[in-house]
Amino acid sequence: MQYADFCTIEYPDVAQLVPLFDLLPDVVFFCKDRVGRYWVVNETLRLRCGCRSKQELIGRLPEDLFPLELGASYASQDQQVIRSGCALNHRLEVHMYPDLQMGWCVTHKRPLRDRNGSIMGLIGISRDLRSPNRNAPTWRRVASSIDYLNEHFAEINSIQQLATLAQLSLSQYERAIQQIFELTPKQLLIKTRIDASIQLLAGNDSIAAIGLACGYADHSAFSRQFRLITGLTPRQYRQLLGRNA
DNA sequence: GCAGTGCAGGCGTCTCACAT
DNA sequence: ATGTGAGACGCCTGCACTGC
Repeated sequence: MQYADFCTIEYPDVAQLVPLFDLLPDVVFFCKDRVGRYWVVNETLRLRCGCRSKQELIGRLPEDLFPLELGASYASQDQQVIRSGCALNHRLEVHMYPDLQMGWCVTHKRPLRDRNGSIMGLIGISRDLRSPNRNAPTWRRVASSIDYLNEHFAEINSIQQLATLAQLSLSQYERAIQQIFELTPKQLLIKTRIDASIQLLAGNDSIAAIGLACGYADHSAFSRQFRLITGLTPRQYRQLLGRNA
């Protein structure tokens, strides 16, 4: 099949949405075919991949664009959506672009179907995490617990602990955190831990020691979490840093 | 020895509906 | 706006195993 043939699919004509997504600098928008090749991208993705035109991205696989194992990881996630036909929603991730610029985002991917219901690829968006909404009415009440979280992320055993600090019920606390960070409390804790581990991986500590320092029970728990969030194992990430130092 | 992965069980978290 | 409860889901843990 010629690639151009694939782009003539009548329904849904997602390409018409691109001009709208081009206006959102904090949103990456893309569609991929069954193989995982980009066939629609927005301006934000083009910029972050350092391409001069969108055409440079079209027809290419993640492996062609992103650093080594990272591209393979994105491709594997795509294939999971395409094969299972199940959407991937509200996935907290760290994205790394070809220049190794990193950013936290929340990703949603859905299988894309034609008129007959057959899966023809996937459609996805990744929205950058915004700064916490300090104007939210609940900010004052949770601020102290966030300070505590930032300093003691390795010692926190439950979200209830943070809710108690904020003098809120668990329900109130979960809603407040959602309102302020657009994340669940658990996602916020994971983000804090992974951020810290990313800093530590630039040093020479063992991966097991970093896992423990960031609040994980053992190296395997840390390794799994890290890979889930970043797409790389801690060692792969460290090697990537080393190659680009 | 270190690091990554697979698996199973248990438990915490999240979401939703509903009541107050 | 807040609290509560149920059910589903996903994460964590511990262990074993493998590869480097």
